Amino acid sequence: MSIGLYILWRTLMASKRMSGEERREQIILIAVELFAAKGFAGVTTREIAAAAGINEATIYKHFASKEDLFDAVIVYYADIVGAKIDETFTSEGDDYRKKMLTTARYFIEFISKDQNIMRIMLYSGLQGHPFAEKYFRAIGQRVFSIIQDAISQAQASGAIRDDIDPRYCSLLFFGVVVYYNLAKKLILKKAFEDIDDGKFLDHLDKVFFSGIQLHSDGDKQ
Amino acid sequence: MSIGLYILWRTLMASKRMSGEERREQIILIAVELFAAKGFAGVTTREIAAAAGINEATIYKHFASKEDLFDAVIVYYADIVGAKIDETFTSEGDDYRKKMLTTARYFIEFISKDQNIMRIMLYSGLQGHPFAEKYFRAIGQRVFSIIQDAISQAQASGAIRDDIDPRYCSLLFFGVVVYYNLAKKLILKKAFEDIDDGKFLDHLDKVFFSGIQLHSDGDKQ
DNA sequence: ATGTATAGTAAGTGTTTACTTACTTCTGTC
DNA sequence: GACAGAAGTAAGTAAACACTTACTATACAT
Repeated sequence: MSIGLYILWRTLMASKRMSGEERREQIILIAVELFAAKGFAGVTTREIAAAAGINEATIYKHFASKEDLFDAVIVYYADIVGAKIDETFTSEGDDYRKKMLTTARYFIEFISKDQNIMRIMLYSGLQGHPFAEKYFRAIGQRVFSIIQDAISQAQASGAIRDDIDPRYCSLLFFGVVVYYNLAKKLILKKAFEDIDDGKFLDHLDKVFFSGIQLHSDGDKQ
Repeated sequence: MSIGLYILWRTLMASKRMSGEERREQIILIAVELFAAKGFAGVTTREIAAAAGINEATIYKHFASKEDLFDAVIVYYADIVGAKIDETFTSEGDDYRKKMLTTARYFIEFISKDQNIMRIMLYSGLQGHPFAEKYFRAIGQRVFSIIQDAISQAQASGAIRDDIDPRYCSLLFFGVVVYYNLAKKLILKKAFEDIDDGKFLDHLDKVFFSGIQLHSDGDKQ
């Protein structure tokens, strides 16, 4: 984990005096881990200070309050993750099916590497944090729009049936990927321990594009 | 909300002395609401006592600690919800497609009525609560097995292709329903405000059973 | 009516909380 | 090399925390 190493390095460097910006960033990186693990109310400022190897008062030199630190964590993290998604998730191939599946696979790999983003999203979402929804919605839409665009284009070219709404369709496709990550990587780990990422993606591919029925008899109800 | 009314009634009754069991139950019902809203660390015992209209010490007459109350909340609630699912979700029709969609619709209606179950599940799941995973996994599997059985039977009768695993398939079908509830009803309310339950179920039906492609060319990659 | 078991509470306990004050150290700059 | 401004801290503060103690009120059985 590069973030882990970075924190280690910063913590070792902590004996030497940092610039204001450096220290601010270090505190945020430490706080991310703790808030992600225990939620806002579950973490104390003393705990954060100890983890960063600094005095508690130093936190208050850089942040007005615990709330303010939490806000800073959300903004900083959302920005970094958003940028990372942009650089990672761009697959320029023009096969819509491959593009969608690649995005799903990237997302699963992404969450496997760093679960903090999802944990912080959930904690702050459940708390009803004022700008958590705004920020994390922006991240979500960034990914969802990749799927949605692929569907729209395939629909225009006649590869995908036109009686479906790309918005609802992207929800179906990517929603289950989000659920999968949530359930397997952070909530129901044991229940999912014999569920395989590859096999999951395989089934997603088959079912989503071709359906489960043997005789595609078309419409609903 | 029948639970809400029940709590109101119990709160009005609180002036009169309750039996041990009654008081225990009332405290649990009040605590569910608060823990669901703010998580374990976000709620104080004083707050629970005030909401129940009793002295803080009374809580400790009925529960050994705050942790013990939280445990009781999980057990009590999981049992009630489990029973409710059993009585509501049993549709005896033999059309697998209708059965699955009905289960999905029931679940959406169920979460619309009472979001506490999902909030408590998430909070305690994120915290890594020792028996939260056990209890809520039991609830989840109760629902998932309905879907899984329907798929297995339809597969045996030849209605559904046999190159898919019912377990992964139920995950795909119901996973997105769980995600939908999570996103729309408790986390990303604003982003989902123009998303319609009926239209979602409609798309779930179409896509899941028939796939999105115009020409079902069978297999993957 | 009275005894007994239990429901219930007022007023605490020590500890931990977020946050502050008054002070010391460091470092870049002229 | 001294000085100004910023980084950093030891030692607090009042309030809030989970939990207790020592007591009273109530219901029910006899």
